[in-house]
Order: sequence, then C-alpha cells, then structure tokens
Amino acid sequence: MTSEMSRAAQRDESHDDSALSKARLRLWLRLLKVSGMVEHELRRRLRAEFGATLPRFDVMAALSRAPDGLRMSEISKMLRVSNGNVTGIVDKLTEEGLALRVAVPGDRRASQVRLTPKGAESFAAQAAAHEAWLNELLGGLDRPQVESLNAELGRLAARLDQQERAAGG
Amino acid sequence: MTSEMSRAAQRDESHDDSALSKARLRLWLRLLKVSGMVEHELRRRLRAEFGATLPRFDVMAALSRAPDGLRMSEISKMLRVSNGNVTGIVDKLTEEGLALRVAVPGDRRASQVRLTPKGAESFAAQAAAHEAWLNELLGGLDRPQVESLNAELGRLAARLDQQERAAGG
DNA sequence: CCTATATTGTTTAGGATGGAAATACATCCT
DNA sequence: AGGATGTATTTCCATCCTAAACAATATAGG
Repeated sequence: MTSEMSRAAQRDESHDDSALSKARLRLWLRLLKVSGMVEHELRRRLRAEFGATLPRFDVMAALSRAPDGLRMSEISKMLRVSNGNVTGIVDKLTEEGLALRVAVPGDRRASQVRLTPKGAESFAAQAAAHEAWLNELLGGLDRPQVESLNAELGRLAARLDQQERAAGG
Repeated sequence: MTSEMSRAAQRDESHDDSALSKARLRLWLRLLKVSGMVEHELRRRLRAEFGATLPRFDVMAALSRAPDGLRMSEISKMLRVSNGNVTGIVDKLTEEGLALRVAVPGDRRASQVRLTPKGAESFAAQAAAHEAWLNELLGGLDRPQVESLNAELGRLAARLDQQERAAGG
C-alpha cells in the first residue's frame, strides 16, 4: 500500500486516472451517506411534527417563492419529478386547503397553483422548524467549513446542470 | 441590502447565529440538489443497463465484501433499513440466481446470505460501470477538490453518526 | 425437564414514491 | 378545418420502506 502510494506520488501521471476515480467514488459514497442521513431525519421529523412529507414540503417551498403561482409543469420541472406525480401532491394540498388552482386567463388547459393564506402560514412554520433542525444537524460546521463546502458543491452543481443540458436537451 | 451586509461585516457577532443558520440551510439545499441529481442519474442507468436498482446494488455491494455471507439482520443494520425490507430484496436476488441462503450450522432460525458466482460476476460489472459513471458525473472535480470535499464531508458524517448514537441509542 | 423470554426471520397491511402510457382537451400553425 | 404540439390528469404498476403480527428456534432459570 505504502509503496504504491509513494510511487504514485513520485510520478502519478500513470496512476492518476485510476486513483482519482477511486477517490471520486469514495467521495460519492460519503456524499450519499451524509445526505441520506440528514434527509431521513428530516422526513421523520416532518411527518412526526407536521404530518407532511418532503415532496410536499418542496412543492410548498416552490410555491412560496412564486406569489403569482406556478403551473403544474413548472413545478414538475423545478422538482424534477414526473408531471403526473405533481398532480397527486397538489390534489392533497388542495384537499387540505393549503393550495388552490387558479384558472389562467388566456389558456383554459393550464392553471396556476398558489398557496392559500393558510398554506403560506403552514409553510412558514415548517420552514422555520426545518431551518432549526438543519442548524442542529449541521451544527458541527462553522462558518469557514460551510462556506467552503458550499462553494465546492456549487461548482459541482453547476457542472451537473451543464452536463444535463448537454445530454437531455 | 448593501448597508445591511456592510454593517454585518463590520461587526457580525450579533448576526452570527442567524446568518450562519441561513448559510447552513443553503448548504443543505445545495447538497440535496447535488446528491439528488447524481442519484437520479445512477438509478436511471442502473435500471437501463442492468435492470437493477440502487437498494439491490447496495445489498450486493455489502455481500460482495463478505465472502462468508451475511445474516439478514446484519444486512438490515448495515443498510439501515427494516428487517422485512431485506427479505424482499434478497428474495428477488435469489429468484434471479444472484444470491442464495445458506443454513447456519448452530442455529436453525438464521441463514447466511451469499452471492452466487453469477451474482458476484454481475455485481463486478455493475460496480465497474458505477465507478465509470461517477467518474463521468464528478469529472469536474480535480484531486484537491475531491480530497477537500471528502475530508469535510467525513467530519460531517462523523458528527452525524455521533448524534445518532446519542439520540437513538 | 419445562416454562418464560428473547432472537431471527418472514409475512402482512399499508403508505410514499415515482415512472410510463393512455386520455382529454386546448392551442397553434398552415 | 385539420394536424401537430402542449398541458394536465388519470390509470396502472413497480419499488421501497415501516410497523406490527407471526412462526420457529434458542436460551436461561427454576
């Protein structure tokens, strides 16, 4: 192990691809573990304290940022889930009086989905709790670590966006 | 906006908690986005090219590291999923001839699950493709970035493990 | 030995998630 | 008008997951 590594360090041109590839794999496994653990805990608390789920929270978050509402297809694009999937989530939110569909003047196929005042209030409470939970779960990170991680993940996200656009159209 | 920020920069002691909390929230959203995008793409390719799924891949990965096999309960602990869940996944793998249950001499309740040669071969192919895909998806990261991200996520993962043990026993 | 308790794994019931395809309209273009 | 495209819903299905009940076995204590 040590001899391999020192050789690689002396002239790592030939081992570069393989070693870097393994390092990227380890990075991914770690990323997956971290995000899985946090996500799992957030789901658990969302359900326990608000009877909500993560996709619902995501939809409400998207709606809360769009005062004029969003079309179904806009939601499904933003959240990267199938169109039919959003229908069910918005149905549920509507049943509970948290969202509503508003007709679009020029287009009778489409509708804008908006949060009701009750929905906005409910989301505000969930968002506050969400932030507090995250602060607790990520409490170990001080500002430099947060900034550093955020910047590097930002570059990675940008690259992935770019790749996706290149591949999927 | 600008005046707020410059004041905060001059003496951010009082805004520290709130600003850091928001920064952690942004970090999490970004982490979620990145891991979601990569995971989504990996799932898609695993299904398209191998007819496999991520949980199945995870189980096979665990088995491939245990030549003597694993008990059902060991798998469910390692993967942090419920016991009954593993039964279904192992059933499927067994049906397809990729895994098998071996009786444990001293205990007629338990069984060791192992990969068959066919299963080991199939997993090797999947693992190689998996690594190649990751290398492609994370290709934008050079070695220093990988190392840096990996180290910081490692600290975070360790903290989360610690919290989990403190909370859940 | 015999009973009470614990462990191991399966089954069952139910929910969340998500994809794919068929359908129903509406709109746009020619 | 007629065909292509866009929008949303519906329907159907597979996977993943948990919790609780269950069956079988093992273990400890009297």
